[in-house]
Amino acid sequence: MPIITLPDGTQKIFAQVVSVEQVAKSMGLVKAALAGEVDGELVSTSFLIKTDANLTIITANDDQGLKIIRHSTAHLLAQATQMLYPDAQVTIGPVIDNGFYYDFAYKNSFLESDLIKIEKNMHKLVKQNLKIERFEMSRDKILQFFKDKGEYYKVKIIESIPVDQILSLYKQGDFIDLCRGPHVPSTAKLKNFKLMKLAGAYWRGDSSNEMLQRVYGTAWGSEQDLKVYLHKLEEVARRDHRKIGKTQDLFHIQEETPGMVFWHAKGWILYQLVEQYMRGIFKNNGYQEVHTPQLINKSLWEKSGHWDKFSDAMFTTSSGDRDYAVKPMNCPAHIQIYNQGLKSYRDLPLRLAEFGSCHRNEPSGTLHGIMRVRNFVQDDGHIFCTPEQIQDEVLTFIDLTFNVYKYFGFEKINIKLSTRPEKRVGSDEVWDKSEIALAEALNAKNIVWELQEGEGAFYGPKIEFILKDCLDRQWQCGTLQVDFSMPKRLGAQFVDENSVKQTPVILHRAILGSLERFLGILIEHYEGAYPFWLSPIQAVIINISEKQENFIVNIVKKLKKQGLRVISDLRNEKVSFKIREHSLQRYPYILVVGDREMEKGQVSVRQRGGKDLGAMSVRMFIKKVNQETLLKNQIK
RNA sequence: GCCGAAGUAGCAUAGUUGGUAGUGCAACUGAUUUGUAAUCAGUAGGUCGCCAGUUCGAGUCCGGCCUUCGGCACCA
Repeated sequence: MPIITLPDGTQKIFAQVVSVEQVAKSMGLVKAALAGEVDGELVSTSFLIKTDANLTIITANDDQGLKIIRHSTAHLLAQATQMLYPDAQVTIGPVIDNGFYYDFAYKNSFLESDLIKIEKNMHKLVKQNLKIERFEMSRDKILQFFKDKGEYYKVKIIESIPVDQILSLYKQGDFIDLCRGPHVPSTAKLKNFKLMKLAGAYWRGDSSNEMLQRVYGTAWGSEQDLKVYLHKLEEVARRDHRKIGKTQDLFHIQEETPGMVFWHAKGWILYQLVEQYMRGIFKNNGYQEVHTPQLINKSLWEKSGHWDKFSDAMFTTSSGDRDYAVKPMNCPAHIQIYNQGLKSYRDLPLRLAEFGSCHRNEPSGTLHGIMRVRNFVQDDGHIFCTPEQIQDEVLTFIDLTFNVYKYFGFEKINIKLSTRPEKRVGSDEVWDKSEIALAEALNAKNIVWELQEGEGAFYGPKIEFILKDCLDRQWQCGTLQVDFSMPKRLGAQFVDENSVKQTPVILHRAILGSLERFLGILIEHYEGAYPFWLSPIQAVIINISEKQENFIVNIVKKLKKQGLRVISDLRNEKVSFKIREHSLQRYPYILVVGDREMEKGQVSVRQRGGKDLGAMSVRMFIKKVNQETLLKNQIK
């Protein structure tokens, strides 16, 4: 006589063993039920409840329900694919953000046209309303079953599962797959999906393994949700910084310079505004800006340990019998500055900063617009300090970083703490100390953070600041890394209170990270419609007819004198034509001048988005935009 | 680097089974002097990513390379 307790506390008493499906039926939920959660464990609707239990019926409205839909859709994809291509072996098909994928081992390459066929077949299977049934077999039998079918990847997967774990299988039609489940009760529950793209992916995520073929798909609980998602993808495409970079004439990259940016005049204004702002941040926060050479003899990189680990990714050149590397980072150079002259404990913390241009020969497949490039500039800084000063420096840096992000319009920030990787330098004791220092600083700030075990740099743990843009896409920008080893390797020292030479700790830190990437993020975040203070062009003044030309030339002079970035458009075109063109460029203001305005010494102000602010004197306009800028600066 | 796709005028694109490259916007010239998201007419602009090959003939077919795009792996 199982008594079933539902989430709202109501209880249902059944005379005998009952399935989740039957309980759902008794609640009128049988159509919506995708799975159940019995005493905290997810199960299929066919699961039999034998004793008293807490039960939640999982539907498409739950997060878990959505995940189950996606997981089951991955199975449906595998089934549909194997029907069409019996030689394709199935491997894994997990749920990911917004959807799922399935990896196949198949001798031929799938084509876009295959994707269409597979998707059609999936819809056919949905119509057939195939029951999805769970069953168990002994490990040996399952192994034999997959061996007989020639599913060698499944065999490998089974062999890697601990022996004490019960293995379950799921069957839909003729298709049987090894799976923990749970799954939806029938293929008819899967309707709102779309196969998205084909890609290669290494077996078990290891580049030394063979490459499988991955099919990505998206799946949702309702047709509406699917539509919303596809619409969001379109929005992402509209925001693409590569596209906006072209239409707004900001930058370009060409065949002769893969991964290296040609900044055009307007883009360079944007870039400079960001750099100058960060220069001010350095100045006001105890950093000294320095500048170091591009080419540094290979021997220094050997000493620092970078040559060993990253020589493949370094650009090199030689002259006479000297071998140089183009610097891939600034820190060894900053240590050289530190090492000039004997340092006292009184000099610490010493903070050096540089907008250093670095080159890294990133693998060709990684390049992406200006987001991932081979030549980049970081708002890079190195803090030389004592172990006791770490905590304070970290706390200050965290505050500073959040303020800077806020200034640029980012409020949602994820924090990750990456700890010691397998390949590393330094003793465990030192790693313990630095990991704890970072964790304690984060906790002291009441910051919610995520642990990334084994993801730290080879010389120390790091905090990563990940920005969430207006579409909730994530971008790693800021970083703070504790380094106990490089100072030692490169001979950095200071004299302590007892006249004993000690090795300082270095904190590697960046707020924006690569300026190139940050600019890309800004462009996409604002969709090219930058806030007033950041707009390469803040206003364009247009005339109605030739008569106002001189008047406008004078206004432009006046506004430029005030430090505003304005242009005029005196072409012999209709007003509506010019308005359209400049609206598409997303300038903050369009100022229209005709006879009416000229008579009164005014400009008609049209705000971005089409709002008409009416006519006002030039002085009024200046006052208005200055107020906007002032407001912005108060946030700093 | 690996898997797959793509590269045609400044930009966006068409180009069926191989037969000497179209269209729209932009540019230029002229007319028009215009009141808040496209005025009209005309002109010019292309070694179809690069290099080889098959062919009487290649944007189209074969091979190599470069770059870009989507993933994977990588990211000091």
